Amino acid sequence: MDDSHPEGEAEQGAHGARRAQLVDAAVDHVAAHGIADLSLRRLGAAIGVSHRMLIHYFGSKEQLLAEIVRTSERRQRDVLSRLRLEPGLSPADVARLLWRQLTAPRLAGQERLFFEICGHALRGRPEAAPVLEGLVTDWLEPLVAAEVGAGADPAVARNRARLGLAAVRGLLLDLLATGDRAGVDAAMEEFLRLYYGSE
Amino acid sequence: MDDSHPEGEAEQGAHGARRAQLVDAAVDHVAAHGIADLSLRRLGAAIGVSHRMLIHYFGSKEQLLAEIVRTSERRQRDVLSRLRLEPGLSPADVARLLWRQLTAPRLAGQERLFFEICGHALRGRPEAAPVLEGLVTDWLEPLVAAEVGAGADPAVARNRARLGLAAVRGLLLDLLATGDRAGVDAAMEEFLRLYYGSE
DNA sequence: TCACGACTGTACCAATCGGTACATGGCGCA
DNA sequence: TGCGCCATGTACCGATTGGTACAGTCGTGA
Repeated sequence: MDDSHPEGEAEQGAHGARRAQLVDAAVDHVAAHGIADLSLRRLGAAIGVSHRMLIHYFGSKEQLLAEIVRTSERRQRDVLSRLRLEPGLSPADVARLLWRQLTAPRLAGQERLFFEICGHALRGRPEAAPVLEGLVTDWLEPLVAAEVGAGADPAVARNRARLGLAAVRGLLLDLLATGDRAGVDAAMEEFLRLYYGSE
Repeated sequence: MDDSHPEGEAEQGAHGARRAQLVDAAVDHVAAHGIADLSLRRLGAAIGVSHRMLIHYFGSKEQLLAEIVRTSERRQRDVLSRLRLEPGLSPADVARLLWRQLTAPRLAGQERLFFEICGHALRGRPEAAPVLEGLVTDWLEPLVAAEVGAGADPAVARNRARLGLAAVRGLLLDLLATGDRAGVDAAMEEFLRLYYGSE
């Protein structure tokens, strides 16, 4: 036996730092090349370590995958939290801003990874399954809060938020599949008109 | 060398029949167990043939996968074509009918497979890539036709159709992830109200 | 009856996989 | 200096993979 790591949850010292650096590189690689046929050897070769080291730092492939999924989820959420909300913006403007952030070409790999992980999670793959929990609810809360804050009925607000989330994801899948940015943007504008009134 | 098959595209005789039967069983199995970690041996054991036979009838795993994807696509489209459209139905009623068909529990495996295949296709997997071509356009045509037939401006109809398709897919993903049928149905009703007017 | 072609199973191959054992090298500390 | 700990690499293991070679079975037509 080898590789004993008595550390608990708390990341600490050089070990945790190297671990974080590896998982970051791993997410980059996975966002670019997919997670389906990932092998420890190829990943290691791509990010400059031996597959032995990946086992060393993460225990097993499955734990590494779980870490990758978690980090990818966190990155996705960061897109929302990095929104600069200047005062005086209408809800439609905020939505437009978020949409432009989500569809930035730089994030295409990450969004593809999102749908890929969804596919695995829907099959019950244990490393991706936790995603299902927050896939909807985690995003619903801020959206519902925004709607209610604007004076909407809470019950209706929940339905509207759920619909908005679904439309964004559906159009995002459309964009990734077709690459027709103009067409998808036009559909999004149509949605905003229906959603926020015919401004 | 073995297994020479001079037949062209046309399926014929017992060979084509057995082939079709095998691919049908394969799609059933894949809809139930996923396509990601499919192996010829396990698939063969599940549907009662040796993996040798699968290679014999399909040439390679990739060609079998391509056939599975094609058949799954065809089944998906059949859902739409089997819609019984009685006269006197409002567009919203037709949409509701289609939604209820798509979300029938019996089709859950097939819908999960749809998202799984999307994930693979977005990564450029050759057996799934052709899906991307028709993922949007194939569904847009009938929807646009319906909208225009109802007297809408063609340009606007295209945007509306694209939006409707996206909303359906986003809510379908929501339903598969959360299983919250009541919540998703309510969001769909909200969408129909926005889409077809506040009837 | 015999030969031939289609169908199918068994045994096998090289490649690749995740994971492990062991050796090596560098660092801090006594 | 020498001891021990951590990090890293190399070599290996058993399992599984897609694919192939070969042999056997069966029906059919001459």
